[in-house]
Amino acid sequence: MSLVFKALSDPTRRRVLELLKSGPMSAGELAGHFTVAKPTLSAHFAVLREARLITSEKSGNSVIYQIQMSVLEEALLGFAQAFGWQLNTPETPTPETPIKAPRP
Amino acid sequence: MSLVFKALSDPTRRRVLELLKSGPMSAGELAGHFTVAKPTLSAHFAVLREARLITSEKSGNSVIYQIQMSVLEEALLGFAQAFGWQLNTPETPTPETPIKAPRP
DNA sequence: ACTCTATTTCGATGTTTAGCTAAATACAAA
DNA sequence: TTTGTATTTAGCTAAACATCGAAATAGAGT
Repeated sequence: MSLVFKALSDPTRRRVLELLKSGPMSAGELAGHFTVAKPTLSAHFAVLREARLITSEKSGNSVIYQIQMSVLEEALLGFAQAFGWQLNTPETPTPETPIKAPRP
Repeated sequence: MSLVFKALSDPTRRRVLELLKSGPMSAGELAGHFTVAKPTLSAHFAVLREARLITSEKSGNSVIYQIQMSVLEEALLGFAQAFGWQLNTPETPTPETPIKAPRP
C-alpha cells in the first residue's frame, strides 16, 4: 500500500496511469506525452511496476505497458475502508446498492 | 494532491491519521502509540501539516492535532473521479443512489 | 552481417527523506 | 523565578530519489 501511494505521489506517474486507463501503450508512445527525458520516464515506469500498478510486455522492439486496475482499486479500497468510506468502481457495483434490477 | 499522496505513502503517517480519525489528540498521546523517537514523529507531523491533512493548536503546554477530513476526501475524490470511480463518505451520500428514503 | 529504432542501464549530480541524539523553546506550576 | 514537562529545532548520517547525457541492449528490416 505504501508503494502504491508513493507511486501516486508523482504527477507524471499519475498521468501515465491515466493514459494507460484508455488502453495499453508503448513506452515511446507514452513518452510522447511528456517533456522529461526517456530514461527519466523509464525510471517512473519502474516505480509503477514495483508497485504492481502496471505490467510490461515486449512486442517487437517496443515495450507495451498496461495498467493493473485491480491493484489500484485494492489499495484505494483498503484505505477508504479504514476511514469508513465506500469506493464504487464501474466493474464492481456494491451488492447492497444495486443500480440495475430495480425491484418491481 | 501530490503532497497528500506523499504523506499517505508512509505507514506511520497513515496510522497517525487513523488515530486522529477518532478525535483530536496531543502529540504526546500520539507518540505513545509509536516506537519512533519523538523528533522523528514531529517530522511526520510536519509532513502531514504541509499536506494540510492535519492542523495543530496549542493547548496549555501541549499541542493538539486534528485531522482535516475534507482535504483527504478532496484528494481521494479527485483521483477517484479521474478513474471514473465514485467515493462515498458518510457525510456526503451520493444523491443519485440514496440509501434512505425508499420509494413507497 | 549491418543498420535503424526503441528502450533500458550506467554513472554522475543534486535533492530529499527517515532516523537519531542533544539542545532549545514554550508553557505550567510551584 | 526556578523547576518540570511537552514539543520542536538543529545538526548529523545513511539511504533513497529525480534527473540527465552517454552508452549498452534487443529486435526488425534490409
